[in-house]
Amino acid sequence: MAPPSKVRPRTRIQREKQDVILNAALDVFSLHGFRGATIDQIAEAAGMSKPNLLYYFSSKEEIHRRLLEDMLDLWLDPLREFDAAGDPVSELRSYIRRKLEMARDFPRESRLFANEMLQGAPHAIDVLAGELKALVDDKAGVIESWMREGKITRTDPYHLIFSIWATTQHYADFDVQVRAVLGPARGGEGRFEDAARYLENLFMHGLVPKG
Amino acid sequence: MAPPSKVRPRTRIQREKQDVILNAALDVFSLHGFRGATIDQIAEAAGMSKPNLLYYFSSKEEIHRRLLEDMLDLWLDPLREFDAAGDPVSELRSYIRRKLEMARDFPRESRLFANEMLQGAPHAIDVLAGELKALVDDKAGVIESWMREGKITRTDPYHLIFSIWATTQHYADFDVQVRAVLGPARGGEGRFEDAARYLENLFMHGLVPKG
DNA sequence: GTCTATATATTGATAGAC
DNA sequence: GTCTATCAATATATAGAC
Repeated sequence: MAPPSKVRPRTRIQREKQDVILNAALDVFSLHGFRGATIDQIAEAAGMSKPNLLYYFSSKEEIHRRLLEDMLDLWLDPLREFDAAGDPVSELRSYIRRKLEMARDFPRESRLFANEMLQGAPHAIDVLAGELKALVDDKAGVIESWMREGKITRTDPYHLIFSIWATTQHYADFDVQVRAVLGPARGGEGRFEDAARYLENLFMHGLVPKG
Repeated sequence: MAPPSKVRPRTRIQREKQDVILNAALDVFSLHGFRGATIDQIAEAAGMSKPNLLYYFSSKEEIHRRLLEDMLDLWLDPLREFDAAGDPVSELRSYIRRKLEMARDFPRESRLFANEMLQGAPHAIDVLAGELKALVDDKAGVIESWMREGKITRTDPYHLIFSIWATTQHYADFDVQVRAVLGPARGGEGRFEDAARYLENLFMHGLVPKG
């Protein structure tokens, strides 16, 4: 049988094995970064031997590249859903909520992204300067048109978007710090609802016309 | 002469050499993380051989621990300066400005901290749950008393502080993304002034009573 | 498809000459 | 104090039996 490594999986079994590996790799890469992660760790987390893992993926870098691609696609979804035809305030509110839900439900993906950014985005710089910039330019234009129409208060749409990214992703990337500071009393699962309430309030105060 | 490694530097020369090493190490650690950094890279950046570097520091970990200690101390300074006796709005405004200046002037320290957080703060968890939590509890108490006195609008002081951290540090940690999205036109040095204007506006809108 | 054994390269750290 | 040479430990990836 032809080796599936470096090739698209053809059977259900092959696909499932690759998913197990990718899931284990996401655990390890998101916690230790690319260099800090070892194939041994990933293989153990995936419940298989190192050579067996390398039967499904030809190299450590291939696994990482695959994870990064999948993650970038997932990461841009909330911004893509941002609807120019919708109500400005509720669109922005929904965007903030979706981004915070992403931080809650996909913290590993968030950390993988953060790791890539901290290193200067060696693998993702093209996506940032290409697809992401185009998408943000588009949505920033939408926000600006809302401001011109007086539907929301004037502000900088780019830094507004940056601030939404920063505040929401903070709850995934700096989770240890958040929980350490909040302590056992407020650092439990409820912290995301508290954050949602706070952030909605923070951003809406500055956007809803007439205070 | 007694080996200075593992010991406090006694001469001016020794101190200067250690500073050169620490500066080079900060470059490398902040960009590649602990595991991703190599002593070879640090030695080359410091302009000396690997064994020579290890004459001044006994191990890679010792250098990293030293950098982390110095950084944590620097990082808490703006929060320590936060003055309970000052005017609430101008104190918060100053805090935001100082934190953003830190991101601008010490981006490597910010990234070193972010790297540590992403990995679950293996070396800093005690500081987070101890000194940092105590400091934040104290300042959150100050903010709460201002709210009780009606000097600023009611909100969650902890998530307010998290949001200030997140938004300001974003400009250091995600600098590649910020510049890629803003493009050459707005991604130059002026981006920090734009961010300062935006963030001041964002946080003040929700805090100044009567909108 | 999965395993053991291993080749090859990198890296943290030390030995010892000068 | 600084260097060259090198040890020992890891880690990526492959060979080849089953």
